[in-house]
Order: sequence, then C-alpha cells, then structure tokens
Amino acid sequence: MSIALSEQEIIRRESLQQLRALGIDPYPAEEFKVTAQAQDITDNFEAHPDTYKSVTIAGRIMNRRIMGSASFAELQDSTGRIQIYLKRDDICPDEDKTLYNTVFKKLLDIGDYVGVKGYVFLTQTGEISVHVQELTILAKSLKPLPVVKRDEEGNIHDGFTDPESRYRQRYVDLTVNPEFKQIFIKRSKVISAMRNYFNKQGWMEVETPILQPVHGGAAARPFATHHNTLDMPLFLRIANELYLKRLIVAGFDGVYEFGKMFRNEGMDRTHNPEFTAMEIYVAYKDYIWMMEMVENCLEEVTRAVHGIAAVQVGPNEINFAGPYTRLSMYDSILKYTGIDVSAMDEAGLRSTCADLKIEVDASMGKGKLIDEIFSAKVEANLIQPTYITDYPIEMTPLAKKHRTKDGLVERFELFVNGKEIANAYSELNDPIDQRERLEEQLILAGRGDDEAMAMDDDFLRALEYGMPPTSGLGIGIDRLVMLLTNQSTIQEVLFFPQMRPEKKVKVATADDFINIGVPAEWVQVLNKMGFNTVEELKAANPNKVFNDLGGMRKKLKLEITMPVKEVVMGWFE
RNA sequence: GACUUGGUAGCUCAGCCGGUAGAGCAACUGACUCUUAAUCAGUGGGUCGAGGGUUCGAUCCCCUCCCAGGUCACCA
Repeated sequence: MSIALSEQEIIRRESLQQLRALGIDPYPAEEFKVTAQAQDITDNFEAHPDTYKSVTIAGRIMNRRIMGSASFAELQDSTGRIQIYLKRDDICPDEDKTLYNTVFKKLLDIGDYVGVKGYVFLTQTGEISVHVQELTILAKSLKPLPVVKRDEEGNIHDGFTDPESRYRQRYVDLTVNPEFKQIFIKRSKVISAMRNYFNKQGWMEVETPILQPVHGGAAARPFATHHNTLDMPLFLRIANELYLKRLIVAGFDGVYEFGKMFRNEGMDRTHNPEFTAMEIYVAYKDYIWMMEMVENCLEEVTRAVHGIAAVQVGPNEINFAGPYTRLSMYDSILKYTGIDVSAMDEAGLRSTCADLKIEVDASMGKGKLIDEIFSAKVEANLIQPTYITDYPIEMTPLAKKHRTKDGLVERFELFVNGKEIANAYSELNDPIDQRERLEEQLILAGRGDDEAMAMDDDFLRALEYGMPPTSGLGIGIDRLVMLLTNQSTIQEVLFFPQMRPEKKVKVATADDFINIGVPAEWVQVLNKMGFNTVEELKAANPNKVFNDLGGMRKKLKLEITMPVKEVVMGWFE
C-alpha cells in the first residue's frame, strides 16, 4: 500500500478538478429523489410500460460503450443493473454540448455515482433501457474499480476473485460481485425469521453484558481487557448463558439474545474470533420439548429464506422439515463403529481410542474421550438434521442429570451436514449439584485442561434463590447461515472477517515534505518518483531531481507551477 | 502452531536455462447515433510482497520475514 497515486488515480483527481472548474459539484449535498430501481424496471416494464414513461434512477456507472454522439452505459443500483442510453442532443438540447462531450465522455468514470432521469424503452436488440434526458453527478469515484466482465452466457471473465482483497475491501467485492450480496441478504432473513418466530411465541429479546468479570457459560479462551475507572480486569464474553439464566431466575418465562461471542482461539474456515450466537431459555420446558421447537423454528427459517424447507448444500439436499432423527450419543457410536462404549471406564475408553487410532492426551477425562471418538467416527455421517442426545455428564457441567440414565445429562446437539449447528439442555437448576459440577471443572483445569469452565459465584447465588425447570438452546448463527447459503467458509458469511492488518509502506506525511520547503502540490509527484521519505529524497542527486521533476510534470501533464531551481536545491540543505 | 500453494500494471494472469518484464480488460488520444465481454487505430502505465545473500548481472537460485489461500492440529 503505497501512498503514491497510480496513473489512473491522478487522472481521476484531475477530472474532479475539471468538474469543479465547470461549476459542477462532484459531491452535491442535496437529496436526489429516486422514483425507480433497476430490478423493478426490468421486471415490470414489459407488463406495464405506461408506468415507466418518466423514471429517476441513481447508481454507479459500471460500464460504458461510447459511440460518438450516442452512448450506452450500465447503471448499477442496490437491486441490479440497467442499461441507460444517452444521446448528445437529448441531454444537451442547446448549442453547449459540454455535458455530453466533456462531462460524460471525458470526466466520468466507471464507479461514479450518477442520477438519471428519462423514459424506459426497448432497444433494437430488445434490452430494457432508460433513455436519458437529464444527467446528474452524485459522487465522483477516485479509485478505479476492478472491471468484471460477464458475457451472454453469464461467464465471468476478469473476476475480482482474490480472497484477501475481497475480504479486506468488502465494499469493492460487493460492488463488482453483487451476487455475493445474496448471502448477506439471506443472513439477514435467517435472523429476522428466527426473531419473528420467537416473538410470536411471546418470548422476549434481551441484551446481556459483553464485558464480563467472569467468562462463564462455555469452555474457551477469552479475550482479556481492562476497565480503567474500576481498575479491574474484564473479559469479552465467550457465552451469555449464565446471564440469560439469571433472567429466568428473575421471572421471565422466555428470553433470547442474538449476540457476538468472542473466543481467543484458532482461525480457520469455520472459526472467526468473534461470531454470532443465538441463545434462548424457556421456563418450565425440557430438552424433549426443545427438539420439537427447534424443528418448527428451523423449518420456518428455511422457508423464509428459500421458500421451501429444503436446501442444497454441496452434493446434499438437506430437508429441515421435522421430525429429525434422534440418536443417543452411545447409540451413534455403536452405529458407526460397532463399539459399545456405554459401560466403559476411562481406561477402557483410552484403549478404544488407541484401537481406533484416535490421538488423546493425559488431561482428557471420560467425557472428553467419548467426544473424541464421536468427533472422529460419527460426526461426518450426520448429513440430514440429526439430534444426538444424552451426553456423558463429564463434558456438560451446566446440564441437568438425565431423568433415567445414570451418568448422562439431558442434552442434545443438532448436527446437519456433518457439523454441529445447535446445542440444548434441560438446564441444571439444582444449585448444590451445579456447585459440585463446577468444582469438578476446577479439578479438570488443575489437570491442565485450559478450557475447563470457571466458577461463577454470583450465578450460583442466583440458582440458590431458585430457577424454574428450564430448557435452553444455543445456535451458531454463522454456521447456520453457511448451511442455508451453501458456503463452505465462515468468511463468506461475515461482512468483515478478521484479518491481520495490512502492511503499511513507510511513507512520510505530506507535511514532512512541506516542512523542508516542497510545495504541497509537488509532494505527490515526489512520491510518484519513488521518494517516500525525506531521507530518500535527500540521498538523491539534486540536479537529477530537478530535471526529473520537469519530466514528470510534462509526462503527467500537470498544470502546476514548476519550482525554480534554487527552491529545489533548498530541499537538500 | 505444522505442512503446502501463492503475492508481477487499477483487475485477471503469462514470464523458458539468471540477462531489470508481457497479454486481456481498465486508462489515455482519435473514429463511430441501438451497443451490450461494443468495435477500430494509436499511446502510456511496474519498488516483480519486504529485507539480506550468491552472481558481472536476480521477478527467476538460497536464507529470513510479512500477507493470504488450502490441508492438518487446536477449537465441549
């Protein structure tokens, strides 16, 4: 990233000055009243041509085909692209043809925002187009957009495809690859459909702290920060579960929150340091009830996004209409490995892992070992929505003990396309049991499990006042959106995925050059000549610099005053 | 964190055995009043990711580093 401008950027800045010289404000302040949009026109013009005898549209120029005194251009607004047709003598009815010959043909560029008033018509080749009668510049673009070409078959020719550039400059990505906007539109629909579903049931959306003194509710490494006034450490939440349960204690029957969670762990195509989770808690329910709720909710969400309950994900068509298959964790391992682990002790599980060539380490307890077997042998097989139920107690410190099965808890996870999408419990509301379970986590932490859950005394105090039987659910929204939009990386469903900072080339500020006597308008020229710092400039031959400045001035057709030689020599003192 | 692939013009990419770079699009100049990957003629545009090393000479070979992608590990 150099501060020196490219040839095309310099030319666009000159066009900007020329527009101003012509009395045209390249960034006008006043409202521009739009009366139509591209998609509306292309969808409805042929059925209702009379409605489009006068339209005003606005957007970016994305393509121009100039043929002397007539031109076609493509205007892109938030809904799509439409072709516009400009005739010199229509937009310049008087003698003065400046608006067409100079402004449109010379001073406008791909990427500029313009507003256009005219009438919709059909070209000889049958394309719905707007015949322009008035042209207004709304915003000049100073950086050239990548030009993505599409042919008649829809093949993309010079795609803007580099993932690094696409994620760092999402604004460019979505401008030149507008099809990716659909992912984010669907993401928005997923969240609003889910919110609508919950609201219809009478449950309440709430907000709980993101800055937490204790990072509870999940097992993960947190981001740590510090509050200056209170002079205390704080953590960005890794979960909001314990706060939502406090609200159930407080007497709300159903509370839910869509919120960002933060986990200070690895990044890959399914993990971003901050991600969106939805958690909901409903009083007087259990995890059996929750399974049915999730089936209804996800079916409704899928229909809201796709119109039907099924979605194509890679080679699989996934059907979100319930009921979903229910399989206990032990039965799922039995089904896919033929091994019954239900009665095994820790030693037995270790030797089973060894038989299955699953790597384990000494810090792993019984629950973790079973989870390892499950992850390695079962998960990938669960393509259609499947509930895995009844987890070992050791891996689930916040869930209620199973009503009939010793050593298990009332928990399910929903797996779709081989990935975990949701996690739910009959919530543990026995405060004494809860304290013991968290103490066991402390022991695991002592064994070296740095993800074991922390003790939260205030949460336990809340439980001691009494929490009604409650079922809780968490859904990873990013992963659900990945599924429903058929994307294989989380970056594609996040507007701004986390990236390392861009490297900055060491560049002096304009003021540094001005301070040694360089006129402001010449600083860019020096940058262009490769002098990014004052030191680099001073190391050069003064006479050569003076000559080269003249050369650059001529080459770039700069209409700025050449500094006299004595001034240039002064830079080197 | 490990392995691996890549980083060359505004964008997408070539670049042979080491001799300081090419194409298409975009840009610029000109022609053109129904084009649509517009066309035609011409012209410019590069710190070859950064820094070292080897060499008479490095985009190319070697080393270190930076950034990104992929795979794996980690991530109840």
